[in-house]
Amino acid sequence: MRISRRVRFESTQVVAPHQFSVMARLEHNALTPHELAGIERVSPPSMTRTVAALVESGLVTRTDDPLDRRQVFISLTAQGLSLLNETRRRRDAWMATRLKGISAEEREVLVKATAILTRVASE
Amino acid sequence: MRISRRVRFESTQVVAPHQFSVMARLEHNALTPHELAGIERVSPPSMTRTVAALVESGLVTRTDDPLDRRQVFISLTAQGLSLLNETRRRRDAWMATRLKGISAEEREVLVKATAILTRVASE
DNA sequence: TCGGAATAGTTAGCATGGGTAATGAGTTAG
DNA sequence: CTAACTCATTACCCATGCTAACTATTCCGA
Repeated sequence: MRISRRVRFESTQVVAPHQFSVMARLEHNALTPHELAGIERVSPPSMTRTVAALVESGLVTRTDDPLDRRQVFISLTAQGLSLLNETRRRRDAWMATRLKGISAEEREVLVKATAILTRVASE
Repeated sequence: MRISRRVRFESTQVVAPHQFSVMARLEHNALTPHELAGIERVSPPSMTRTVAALVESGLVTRTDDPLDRRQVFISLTAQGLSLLNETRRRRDAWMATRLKGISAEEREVLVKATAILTRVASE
């Protein structure tokens, strides 16, 4: 909890934490709000709001699905993509500073832990 | 981010996530809002609000410091202590379910990773 | 000793990001 | 064709983060 709060509030100052996470999902393919809500494990109204904020900022765009007019595709704009990369750069720099003084073996432990938690989280 | 959100919003339904964290700090000794803000790495006004919510719920109490009248001691009430234990019980049960099907070696990796991140976070 | 600096806490105002309930529009299945 | 389901949204509430500005108290140095 403590570590997650620090990452959320200290490292990603370019765009809000959850907005960044959603943008990363959209990097390679457009997704519907419904799909995004499922992937991010939040309720549909929450995702509606997050998407609305991103549209407002010009970071993503909405496109109607011609085949199913209930849904919408959300995709990254060029500005969104560059902000995504900029944010990653800053976050990585922050994280690199944090991880200074960590040994290669310790780094390896963190990599393994990430894989385990990712698997557990997907269940 | 994804994992932290699940722990925050799925596992600790008895009391709000950060409130739980603050209550845990108060288990063995009373602390001032200033100390709590430092430990939890939030601003003093944020801690004021969190403490106010806990007081409102009857989970902690405020006691004036007779030696320095600027500050206040916050301590757990009996109700707060039992809620703390109840919340822990639920969170642990949730976590145990999540970690089903994890091997002893994998568990060991997670323990080591926790120690590393705790050390890094304290810097 | 007295006056300014520092410290503790709060209030006010703002933003993000979580939730449920209810609604409307569109699709699908019987 | 209608009823049930699905997707997205709106409306409203709560928890938590922030800065700026304020009050009360304590401390420190001329």
